[in-house]
Amino acid sequence: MDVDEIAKILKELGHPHRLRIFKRLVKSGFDGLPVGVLREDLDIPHSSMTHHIASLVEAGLIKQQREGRILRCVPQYGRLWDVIAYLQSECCLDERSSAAG
Amino acid sequence: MDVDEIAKILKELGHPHRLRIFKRLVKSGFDGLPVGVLREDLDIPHSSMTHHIASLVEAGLIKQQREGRILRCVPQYGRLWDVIAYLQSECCLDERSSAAG
DNA sequence: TTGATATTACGATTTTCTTGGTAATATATT
DNA sequence: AATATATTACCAAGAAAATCGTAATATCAA
Repeated sequence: MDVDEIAKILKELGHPHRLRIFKRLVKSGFDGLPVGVLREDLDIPHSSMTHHIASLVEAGLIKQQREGRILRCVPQYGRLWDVIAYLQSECCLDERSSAAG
Repeated sequence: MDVDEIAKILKELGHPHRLRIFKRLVKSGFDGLPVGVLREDLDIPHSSMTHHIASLVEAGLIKQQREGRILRCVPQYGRLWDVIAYLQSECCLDERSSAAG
């Protein structure tokens, strides 16, 4: 993944609502949560929530799957791992390696 | 650090210019680089660069120290480590722990 | 089909970000 | 002081993001 793609994901997570949404989903486990539950938990109005969810989907951080009336949001952990891996490899000078060598 | 603080840092890194700036600084080592060098390397106009640098400073991701005419930008690794640690602890379900137990 | 529930689309407003030119400031050199 | 270099301050315009009310759609249950 290139720097622009990473920046995009970081930007998505760089909003309090969206970071809370993602965090909440992750905490809920691999099955994720319905939009409605997120909405109630985090107390964000319908239409705002929709925008935030949509941009998280757009960035590949969550996926949605319909179950009848309910639309379940499922966190895409891999996407976050990619970002963490990038930050660690591209934006960290390992203290140990430079202290030891 | 709380979720809003983390979101703020993520947002700062969530811009291609700023992510490149930070990455470039990290790659350059613990001493950082002068604004002018960053500017030339990344080909960003003076005034835009100033804005981006200022917001990186504001978020604690870099510090600046004057050396005569030159203003050196020094990356604050710890700040990034905090974010990575947060993401790992709050936004990751460890695959191993759930696969193994 | 009626009524309830879950979610999104539309639309409009406000706020925040981004950009970059030009002028100003600070430092060094002579 | 005059000149060159490095960086920021100021300002204004345009672009993008955030907000959220209301209307619409989709699904289910009876």
